[in-house]
Amino acid sequence: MRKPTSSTATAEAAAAKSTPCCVKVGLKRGPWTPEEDELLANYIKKEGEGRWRTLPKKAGLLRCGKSCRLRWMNYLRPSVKRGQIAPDEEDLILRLHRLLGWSLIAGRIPGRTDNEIKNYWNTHLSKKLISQGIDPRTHKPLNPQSSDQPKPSSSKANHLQESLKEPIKTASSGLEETTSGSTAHPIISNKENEYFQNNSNAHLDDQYHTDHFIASRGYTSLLNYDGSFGMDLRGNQRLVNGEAEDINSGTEDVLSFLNSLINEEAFQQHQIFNEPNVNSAPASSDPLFPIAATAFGLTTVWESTLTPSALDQNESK
DNA sequence: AAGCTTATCAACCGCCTGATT
DNA sequence: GAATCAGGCGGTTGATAAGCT
Repeated sequence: MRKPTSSTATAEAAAAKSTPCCVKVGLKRGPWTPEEDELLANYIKKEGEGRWRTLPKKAGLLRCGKSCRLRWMNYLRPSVKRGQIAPDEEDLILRLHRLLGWSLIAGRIPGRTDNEIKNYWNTHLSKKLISQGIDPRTHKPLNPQSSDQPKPSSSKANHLQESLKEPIKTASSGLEETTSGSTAHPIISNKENEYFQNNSNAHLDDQYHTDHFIASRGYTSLLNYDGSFGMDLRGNQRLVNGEAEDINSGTEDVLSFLNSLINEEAFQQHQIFNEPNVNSAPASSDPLFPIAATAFGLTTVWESTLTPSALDQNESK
């Protein structure tokens, strides 16, 4: 437990280290008051987000910029959605947890903040997984010997376990299922659509194209998996041995890759590669997610919230 | 009713990267 | 190229509400 600190003591300690922001003695800390919220919200309404360091002074707040940003991002932003996490959202969090950082997961669940996802994971989902005998960090059984044990009686618990164990379909079958007749994908290019449509098995035979497709769209670190999370928004790579491997070295198929998102052994066998000039893609234009989401069977969330048309609708609300 | 335990989540921290000067 | 700024991340804490004895 963190020992209780007074604001001045903390501020002095921080000042000694001379980190920018939050170093001024006399800045307020702790819970925000409605008055402070109003000051911040009004200022951002007028002046817009950004310039967090100078914002508190201009807005008349005795807070550091970081604190203002956090309050805005996690609480005051109009797009922030409050309330119960829906089953679809929970499902998505569970599946993306192995793959992405909190902010990227949050970016795929409209209205949810990284902090909220993180809290929900720590307080609900990790416990559920543990109660299911699944290691929340690795998504592997905590006790492999117990895998033959009868399944829990709760239907929700069953859903959870099945959700994690369910084999992943091929990307193409996922697309068919999702777009009700049309396999055209709304985000990936026509050429890519054509590739997936006309070569339903081609990508299974050609790891290079699969990897290259993913890499070219900023997914290097999906394949730099180190046992925890794949990457963060900045595209940080967490290489297992601190080294990237040749993009051409992969030999497995895409199905194996997608399955490996859930299956630890398969994932670890997957070749790591890297390519220059490949950076993280913005969450909103993430090309792999819809493929993965549909392959995972997460069509409801995808169709209702993340397609361009749904996003347009949400925007206009 | 009082005291204790547990759960929840807002807020903070240290650190990092990319952009700018 | 170095220094600084701005923004963002994951991990963690602590206040408090809710539940239990």
